[in-house]
Amino acid sequence: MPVHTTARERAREAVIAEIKAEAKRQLGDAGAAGLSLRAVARELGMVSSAIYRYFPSRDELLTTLIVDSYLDLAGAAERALGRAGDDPREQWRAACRAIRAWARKHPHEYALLYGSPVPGYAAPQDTIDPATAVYRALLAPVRAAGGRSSRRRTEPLPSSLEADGVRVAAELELDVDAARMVRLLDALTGLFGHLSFELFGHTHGVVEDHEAYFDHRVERLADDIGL
Amino acid sequence: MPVHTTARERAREAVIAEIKAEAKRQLGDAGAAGLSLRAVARELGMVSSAIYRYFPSRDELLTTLIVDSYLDLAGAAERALGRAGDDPREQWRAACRAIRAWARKHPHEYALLYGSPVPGYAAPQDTIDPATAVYRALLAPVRAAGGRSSRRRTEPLPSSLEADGVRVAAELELDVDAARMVRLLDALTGLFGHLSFELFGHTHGVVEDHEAYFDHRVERLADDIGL
DNA sequence: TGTACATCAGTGAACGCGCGTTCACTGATGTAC
DNA sequence: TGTACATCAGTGAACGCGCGTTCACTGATGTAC
Repeated sequence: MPVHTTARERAREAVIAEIKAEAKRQLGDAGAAGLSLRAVARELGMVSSAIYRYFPSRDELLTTLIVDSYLDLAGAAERALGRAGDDPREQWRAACRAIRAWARKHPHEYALLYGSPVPGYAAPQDTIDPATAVYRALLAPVRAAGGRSSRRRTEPLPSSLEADGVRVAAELELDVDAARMVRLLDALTGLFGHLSFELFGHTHGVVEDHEAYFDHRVERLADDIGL
Repeated sequence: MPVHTTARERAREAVIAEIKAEAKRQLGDAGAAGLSLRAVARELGMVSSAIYRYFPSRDELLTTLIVDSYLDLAGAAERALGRAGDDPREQWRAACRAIRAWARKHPHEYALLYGSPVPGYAAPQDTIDPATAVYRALLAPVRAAGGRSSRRRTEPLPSSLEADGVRVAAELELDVDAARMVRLLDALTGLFGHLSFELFGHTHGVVEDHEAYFDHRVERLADDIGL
């Protein structure tokens, strides 16, 4: 049982990386539903069956791409947070802008994560933690703000929603009450809704200056979540 | 040039309706990207080439489905408005709930309209008006509210965003200033972002009572747009 | 250090299936006289 | 009312292409003695 890295292992890692990179590139050609192992192999100069040495099936490759993309996105947000200093609101801005920058740079991966579900593909449990990592990064400024964040009047919630809010806050280790947690969720769906509209072309011909609109929205969302 | 409806014409309309219905049904099998004329024909007991008597290409069929679905959705919202009485806030609730009900009843059509763009398919101009009809219906309560709607303090906007807001308000024939128009757009992306998260499974395991959360969100959005 | 053996990446053919679109055709429906 | 002709829905074969996955195989790399 060797602990060192053999040439074969390094070659294997390199090929896996090539397959993932080419597959991501091809997401733009036919979308996630049309992702083709044969096309990936062809482009890499391999025979199609060779892919099976690296991924047992097309669905496994898709899962890997999804997990990879979530982690990449979460990483981009985290790095932005790290550069943003101590002000929670400034951190929020930085995380939001990093997410938009990533989405615009990788629109097909964004669609893979936040667009239509792939028909016939059921995302396995393994994708949940990476997906949550993105939310954790986005909400880190709230954790950083702690007691400093402004406490607004708290509207009463229906009991089922109150329960949901309490549970989610606990899962994300956020010291907020249910009403505030629900507002945080609102901000997340608002942010991704905004980005999806921009990236999927629904604001085409409606908004000209997408950047200005996004920045404005980020401020409004910061207000909403009391940063 | 006959003005009456011949049996042949009626049969033609019926077959077109069958093709559309079957195609919508099949959106769930393989998604919009995988929509197959052959599969539709097969299911209808026709030979695949027969479809070409009705639609000149797969893309034309897709466009028809998109236009149809937008109009169906806008119609659902409009009917809900008609039943909702005079109170603008009540109208807003009714329109939002009608949109959610439609989306949950037709998740694959929802994904077609608001999910990932179909690779290789460019939506033609014909889809713009039907898409706008949905926004018009949703914002009708704002038009109905007119001067009665609460005027909040108006934050200053960057000039490019100000211009966008003014133009969109004019296009939608809404008597609101740019800042308010931007808030209305925020509400739209918030609403559809919320629905996309629910329908695409991102709140799975996060929110239990989706209906309670949606209703709560609709009230918050109504507050945001001053209804 | 050298050799036998195990591991594993990659090959190439095959299975059984799918697709959009074109084209010459048959036969029924509709129109004009 | 009857007949000739035009229109058009639907057929069936074909073109040229794609796909995921399996399997027996070759040959290079790595391991254990």
